[in-house]
Amino acid sequence: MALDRQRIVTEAVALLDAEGLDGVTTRKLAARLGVRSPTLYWHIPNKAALVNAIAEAILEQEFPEFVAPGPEEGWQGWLIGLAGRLRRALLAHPDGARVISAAQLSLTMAGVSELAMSTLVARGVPLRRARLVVVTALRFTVGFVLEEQTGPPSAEALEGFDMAAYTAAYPTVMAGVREYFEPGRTVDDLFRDCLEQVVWGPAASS
Amino acid sequence: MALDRQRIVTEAVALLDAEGLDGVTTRKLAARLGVRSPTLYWHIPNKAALVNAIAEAILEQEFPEFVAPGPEEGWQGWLIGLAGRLRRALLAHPDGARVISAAQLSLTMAGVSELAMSTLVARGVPLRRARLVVVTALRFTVGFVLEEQTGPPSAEALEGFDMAAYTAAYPTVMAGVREYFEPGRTVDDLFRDCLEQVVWGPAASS
DNA sequence: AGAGTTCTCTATCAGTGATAGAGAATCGCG
DNA sequence: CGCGATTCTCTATCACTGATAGAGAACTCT
Repeated sequence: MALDRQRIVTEAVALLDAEGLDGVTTRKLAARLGVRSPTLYWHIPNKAALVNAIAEAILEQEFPEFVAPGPEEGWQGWLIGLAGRLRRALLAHPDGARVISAAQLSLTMAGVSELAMSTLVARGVPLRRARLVVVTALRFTVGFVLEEQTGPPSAEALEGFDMAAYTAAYPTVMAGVREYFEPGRTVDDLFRDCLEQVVWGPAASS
Repeated sequence: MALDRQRIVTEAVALLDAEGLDGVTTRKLAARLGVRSPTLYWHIPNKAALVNAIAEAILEQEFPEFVAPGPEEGWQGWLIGLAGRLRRALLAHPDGARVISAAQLSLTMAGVSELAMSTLVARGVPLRRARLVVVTALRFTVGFVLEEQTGPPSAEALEGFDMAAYTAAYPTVMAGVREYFEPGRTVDDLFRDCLEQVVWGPAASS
């Protein structure tokens, strides 16, 4: 099969899935493609461009096209769903949020922002506020998944870490963490609740 | 001067300031300390631990101690100020947000969360909602600064990038961006407005 | 068939985090 | 003081990374 940019990016995403972002090296990627690593540089200027392309591929997978909300759907719920899809796109691959952060400037991301803002404006939200709520929702989502995806601290990082003292020093935080593991409560709920806070405001504490 | 962990971390922060996160290598750091790179490994287990320590140092610089709000200060404004201080801590060093993201588990960060949540609870906010609003505010802040700190796209990344077409395709986004550069409006204002959205809700659109 | 273009190769570079193990410096104690 | 033990720093080296130069295949078009 001919080697072109498309195939390189597809295989890079597969490599990302298999080994995480740190495992995406030009040599491993080339090996998967049955080629030597310098060959890649004919098709791609440098690794940063590759990461950009991976980011774009990840986003396009979840946002093949942009859909505005249905007629009777409120913009608030629709926007929460949009952020949820962004989160799903990032969670679909290891280090997804890191990849998106490392990429500087994504057309798909800009497209999502544009869709969200223009939709809100079309629903009568003032431009200024539309921008605030969209920026808040999207950047919060990236920040949220970024932390969500940095796995639990490695065993060696916990060397000499006193869990009991930690619980004593940060009781409120720990009480919150404990809620994560309550049956029937998931991180998904936490994410949605936070976003409701953003789009509905404190009134949402139903 | 004796080489100890403290001095290593201090110099690492200085190196971060001078060259950014990618410039923080064990060899450059050792050179600054008048020592050879393997020596560092006697004091520090690996580079991840070094980055963790840098993150902690950055945060402690802005949060030497935790102060609860004054008696007549509302918790909303106080929390916005707290997030603002977090943002200032991250902006105070190049790649500050990346450093904090790369660090997994920060005691200071946990301390900030604890202070914020317990303060809100003390002000009568239900625990569940206190957690939501604090998590939202803090993760949003990291996400915000992360994007804020990834500088403008490099010249080569813009190779073959059609700015006019971009403006045409994403008019609402661009209108928002343009607001950044209006005289008298700064990114600080955008940040604060977003956070007001989070803690006050839509009613804050004053 | 032959020239020109497109693509892939070998060889190599400078730089990275990390380890093994030799050796200096310092400390505690008789 | 002297000397063993500990604490710290060194040289040498490893496996690996992104990247480039430049030779050489392969393919296309006339």
